[in-house]
Amino acid sequence: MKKLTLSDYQALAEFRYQIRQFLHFSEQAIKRAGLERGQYQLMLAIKGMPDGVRPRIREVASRMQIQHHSAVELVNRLEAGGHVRRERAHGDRREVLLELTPKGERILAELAMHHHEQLQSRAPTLVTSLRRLMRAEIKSIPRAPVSAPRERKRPQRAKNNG
Amino acid sequence: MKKLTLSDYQALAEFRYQIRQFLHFSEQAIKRAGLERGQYQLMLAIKGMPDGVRPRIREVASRMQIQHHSAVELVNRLEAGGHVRRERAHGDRREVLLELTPKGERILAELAMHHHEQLQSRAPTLVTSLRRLMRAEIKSIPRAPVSAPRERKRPQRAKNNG
DNA sequence: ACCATATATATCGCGATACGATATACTTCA
DNA sequence: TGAAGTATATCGTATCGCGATATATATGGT
Repeated sequence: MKKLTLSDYQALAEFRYQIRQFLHFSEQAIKRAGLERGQYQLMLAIKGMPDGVRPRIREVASRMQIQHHSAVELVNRLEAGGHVRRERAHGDRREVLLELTPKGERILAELAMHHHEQLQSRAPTLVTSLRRLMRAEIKSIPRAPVSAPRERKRPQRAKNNG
Repeated sequence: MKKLTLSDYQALAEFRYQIRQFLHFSEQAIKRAGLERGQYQLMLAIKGMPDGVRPRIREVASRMQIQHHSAVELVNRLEAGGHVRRERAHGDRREVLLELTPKGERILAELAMHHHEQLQSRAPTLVTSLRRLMRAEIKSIPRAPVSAPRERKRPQRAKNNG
């Protein structure tokens, strides 16, 4: 069994950090739009569904890698917010087809555009992180370009009263 | 304001799908190891902390892009499970330094290795998704046509299942 | 020394998420 | 008609991450 080097751990941590940065931005933008993470993704899954696939609960659940009843709950909240409509399929009346309301379309368009822009700027860094993970062996750490965690002023003065 | 094409939506959805696939795998592996997503990431953040940075609550919170008290709760659960130990700093006694227990080290090593392998195989696909997002097919849009009356809903419905 | 202020960590209650278990509605097949 | 399968829905629960708030320690001004 292989053993990871410290650099491997750092590469993994760095990749997580990149992902979380993106997801963090995403979360903020989504919240500002009055939605939640899962709700945006479900709407995006409806909109970005491959051609010819009907947007049923099961399909979006599969695209989102979640159980169908988790998707049901997301749709409940989305429908309550007026972002998505349910419609019974005519053929198989067990099926529920999903469709974005005009309001949903509008909000998704806005959000998706921000995400697209954000990814355009983040993609190179993400690719770099991935390339580092792809390398079997790593030479050196490129001096973590992670945003400095707000190094606060630290006088480091020896306290002389105790 | 730019407008996304259907292909853009699909590229975004595809990227989300890739990410969720990885996170889904991750979640499963982590659960099998008796941990939760956030707990693994916090352990990884401790282990992969850049050299010279003390693993305080605030540091890992910053690395994870979460509020410090969210990190506190994660540490509570990790400590209860015997994966992480708290230790008061000697210099500044407000600080809590975190360290992995031997059990934590063992579990993290196992998990990180699986993640590393998984990423090695997924990275190329992820890079492809990212490259597709990076292609900015901006049809110039040299300048907004001044006479253009407030972009109406376009009759050519780009509905996914249409 | 005293107190105001800043910092580091912790606690509480909440909504969203996603799950397992289970229920209901509809379809298909025997 | 009934049994089995499929699609969706409901219920209870744990984790996550947050805002609001509390406690402990450190630092600076007077």
